[in-house]
Amino acid sequence: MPELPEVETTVRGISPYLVGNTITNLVVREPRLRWPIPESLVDHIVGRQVTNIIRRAKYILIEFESGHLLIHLGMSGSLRLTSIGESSKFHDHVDFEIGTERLLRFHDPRRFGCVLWIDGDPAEFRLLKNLGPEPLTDDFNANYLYKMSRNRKTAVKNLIMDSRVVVGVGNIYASEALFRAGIRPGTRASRISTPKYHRLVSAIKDTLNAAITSGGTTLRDFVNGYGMPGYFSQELLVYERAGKACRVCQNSISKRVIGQRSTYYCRTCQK
DNA sequence: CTTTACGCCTGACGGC
DNA sequence: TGCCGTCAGGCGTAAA
Repeated sequence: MPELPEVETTVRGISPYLVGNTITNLVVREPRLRWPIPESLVDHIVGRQVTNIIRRAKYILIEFESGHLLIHLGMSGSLRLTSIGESSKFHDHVDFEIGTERLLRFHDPRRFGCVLWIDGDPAEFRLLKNLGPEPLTDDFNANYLYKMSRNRKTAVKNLIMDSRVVVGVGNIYASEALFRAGIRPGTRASRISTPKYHRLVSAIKDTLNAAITSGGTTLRDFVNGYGMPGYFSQELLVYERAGKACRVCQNSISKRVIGQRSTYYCRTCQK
C-alpha cells in the first residue's frame, strides 16, 4: 500500500517523463474513485504542458500553468509509465497520454484514490490546507512534536499518524518508527519526554528515508513508476511479524489494535 | 477543541 | 470446488 516513500518513489520515477511535456489525451474508463473525476478535467490538461511535479503528504501534485492535477493513490493505487497503445487491464481507470508515445496509467483496484483538479493555490485546497509539516523537513522536530503532544490523551501512535500533526506516517511506518525509537505505541502522547520525542523524530525520518532508498514497501500490489515493486518489506522489523522473534532481542512480537489499526511492537525493546 | 467510529472498495484468505 | 464472512487500509467525515 502506498505510504509516503512509495509516493515519493513514484514521483521521482515519473517526473523526468512528465515535466516539460504535453498531455495529448486523457482516457477515463472509470471516474468513480473516492470522489468522481471531474468531467472538466480534460479541458484543463489536454494540450497543456506539465511545468513541475511535487509530492505533498501522500498527494501527487502535477503542475500546469493553469492549475494543478491532484492525484492520491489511496491504498491500492499506482501510477506507471507505459506506451500509448498498450492494452489496458482491469482497474486501469485513467490514462494520461504524454506526447506521441508515452502513457501514464492510473491503476487502483480499491478506488480509494482520487484524481482531481485544483484551481488556484494548492496550499488552500480543502484536502491540503489542514496538513501538518512534512516529516523529512526541519519543521518536524522534537520540540514541535513535544508541543503538539501536550494535553493530548491519545496514544503516541495516533499522534504521529494524525495528518494535522505530521503528514506521511502511515500504519506500517508508525509501528516501525516506534520500534526503532524504543517507545510503546500505546503510551499516551502527553506522557512522553522531549528526549524520547527526539528519538522518535529521528526514527521516523530514518525509517522513511530507508524506505525511500529501498523503493518503498511492497506488501501486496504496489509498483513504482516503472512497474517494479519496492523492497522495504524485507527490512520491516515489527510490522506483520506478530508471534515471530524480535530481530533485536528474540522475544515474541506483540500485536494489538490502536486507533482501529493493527499495531506491532516488542514488549522488551519498547518501554 | 479532541477523540472515536464509520464507510468507501476489492482481493486475499480461512472455514466449512 | 465454491461460497461466504472477515480483514486489510488512507483518510475524510460525521458524531460524540
